[in-house]
Amino acid sequence: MATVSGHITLQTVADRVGVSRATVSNAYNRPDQLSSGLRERILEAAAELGYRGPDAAARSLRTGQMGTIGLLFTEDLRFVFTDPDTTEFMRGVAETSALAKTGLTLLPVPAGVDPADTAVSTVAADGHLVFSVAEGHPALDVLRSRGRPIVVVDEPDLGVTTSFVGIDDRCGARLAAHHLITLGHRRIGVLLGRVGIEPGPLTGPSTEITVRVARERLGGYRDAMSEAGLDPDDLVVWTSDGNDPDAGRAAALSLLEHHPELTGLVCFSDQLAIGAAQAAERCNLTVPDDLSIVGFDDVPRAAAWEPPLTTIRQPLVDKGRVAADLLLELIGGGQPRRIELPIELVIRASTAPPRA
Amino acid sequence: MATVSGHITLQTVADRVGVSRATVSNAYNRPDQLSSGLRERILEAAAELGYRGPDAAARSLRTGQMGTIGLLFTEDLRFVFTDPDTTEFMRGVAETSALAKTGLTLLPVPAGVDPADTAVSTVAADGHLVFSVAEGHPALDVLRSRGRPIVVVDEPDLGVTTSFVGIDDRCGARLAAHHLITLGHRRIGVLLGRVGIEPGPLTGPSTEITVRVARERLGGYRDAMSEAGLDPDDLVVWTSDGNDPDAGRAAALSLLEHHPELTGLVCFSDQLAIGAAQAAERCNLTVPDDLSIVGFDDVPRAAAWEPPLTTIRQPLVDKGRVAADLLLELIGGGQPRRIELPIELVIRASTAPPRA
DNA sequence: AGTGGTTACTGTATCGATTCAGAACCTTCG
DNA sequence: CGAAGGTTCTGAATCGATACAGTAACCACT
Repeated sequence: MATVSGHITLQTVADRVGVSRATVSNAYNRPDQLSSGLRERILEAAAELGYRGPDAAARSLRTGQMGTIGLLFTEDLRFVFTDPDTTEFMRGVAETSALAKTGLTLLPVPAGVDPADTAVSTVAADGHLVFSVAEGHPALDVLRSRGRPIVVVDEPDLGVTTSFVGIDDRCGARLAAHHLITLGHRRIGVLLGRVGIEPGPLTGPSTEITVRVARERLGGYRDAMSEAGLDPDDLVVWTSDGNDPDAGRAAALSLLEHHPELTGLVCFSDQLAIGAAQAAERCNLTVPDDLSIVGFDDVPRAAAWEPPLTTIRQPLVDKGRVAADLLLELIGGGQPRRIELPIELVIRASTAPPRA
Repeated sequence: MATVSGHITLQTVADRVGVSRATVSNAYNRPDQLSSGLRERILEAAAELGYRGPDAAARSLRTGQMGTIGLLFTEDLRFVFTDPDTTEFMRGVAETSALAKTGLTLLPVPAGVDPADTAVSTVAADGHLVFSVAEGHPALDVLRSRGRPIVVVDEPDLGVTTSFVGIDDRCGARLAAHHLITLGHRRIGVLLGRVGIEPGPLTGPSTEITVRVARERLGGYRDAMSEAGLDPDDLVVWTSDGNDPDAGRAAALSLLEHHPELTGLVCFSDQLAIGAAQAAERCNLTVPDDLSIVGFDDVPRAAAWEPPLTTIRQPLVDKGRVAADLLLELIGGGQPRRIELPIELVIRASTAPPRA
């Protein structure tokens, strides 16, 4: 009544070998707890019986460990695997999680879908990574209610109960604008990504922007103007409908059409900068002679672009690694912490002094 | 002795409200099994007590459902999130799995790492997707030993116990080569991806290739030659070190240098074709006048490339959707099946008759 | 009043493993 | 020879929820 059919469990194997269930468990999880001879006999019997190893769910229940970390995305799925910023980040996360022998569960919450109807609310994970989710997104509440450790990347600010990894976005933006100003540019445009409001010219106050990173960066661009004794309100701010080059090109086209006087453009990302470069070409503007462009991120494509993009480098792969490390730390019982990664202005060929 | 500290479980809530544990469970999982008044009272009490909802591990143990599907990758992590073929496929998988409310767990097995030291051997999943894994990879044995449903994408052939989705690679390749031959090309090169052997000219017999898809496609290219009354051995076959444009460019450079007589090139993927186009430019060859290039896949970039790439379209997103559907079917107790997706020759501007 | 049919809830067996305090046995040493 | 110390293995409690058969109450209808 044990070597019977159906499900083969630890007990089945134990009965077959004539040892206790605990010993079989040890054979799998603590080889040092039994003689190697017995261990071999057990493993052999298990193989004969077709035992598939300890059941994952039962183990999780008993140990309280799922062996998996969740990754919350609210962007359209299309971007998760398309956006180079995201994929770079993912690489870092995947590397670390592979090293730690944990699985990595994707938790996409498409726009307009109730997070409660999503894997977010049910999936088993030891902790979660929140990647660049806009403030106040409903999935955040669902996630927090699950009571597991959380690490936030970039945004939103979830307070001291969660760990955080990001960069000094304001400083990065300031560096970018400062670079243009130093080159002599005075008529500067700003191309932001999706910020939670209508794409096009930004008319209202910047506090309307629900994306913290965008708010910070805009603040940084303005800081640079003020510091140079210029009026921050002279910045022409346009927002795009996404973070891909196509959206960037569309927004930049509209921007350049309305403001042909601009000689410099700071962009929210390299993706948008590439789109802007395409738009410039379409307008018969040469980069950098007619228009200087600064990106953000320093994705691989930035260096490969023609002309190579001046940009603000942020360590995206490291961001992923650090985020995963922070989460593993929390899962292990550590305290939440905040980490700010270094950034750097990388000067390439897409910027030059304005034409005299 | 129930409303006590520590862990709050179904029982805690049940005691507080004065109902049985089963009723609380129903409040969460079968709202139709109790009056809405009671249900509300239960949910309220749960909120008060800070109950986080049914424990995922316990539920999994009881129901036997993990609510998650695993995705096995053996490619370098770098490619998982970078290669457009892969990301397109992932989009399809993610869409379907989101619809089915299942999580999606990535199981990367980096080269040189013992799969047994990986999440593959422990993670809880209802079934697994195997994406383009080379035949005989050790992770496959680990995965099979777990005894859960498996769906194989593209390769390897794991027999009738698993479902399979792929395309007729041989036919696709034949179409590509046939197109060039019809245009009048006679000196044709083949640029394969990583095939398990040294990059560079392929000298040995094609049976040395451990990647089934590459073997099939090479067979298809040769078929087209034979059918046209040409000698398949006239094909100049080169292999590259990866599936990115850079690897393609390097391989194509070497190929064109050794074989300047070529007028047409069929490539294993659009990624490689793009690399080959760059190589052609470097060699001062105009595409398609000096060199016709055919890709494979029809990723978005193929149409956007200058000149737009002639290629063999395969429905990558659908592949992901179908793979996930097949897996859900197996998990639901269905029988394994094989599905072959349609392919199509897409003629664009990268091919033309050879210069007279 | 009796019958049959719903609705609303309860009791309990069960999922499959891990863990830890000890039992049993074997060495070793004073 | 007996105590101390090490190994090797066992027994039983436990993790938290679900599912199913069953009870109780209530309603409607002849």
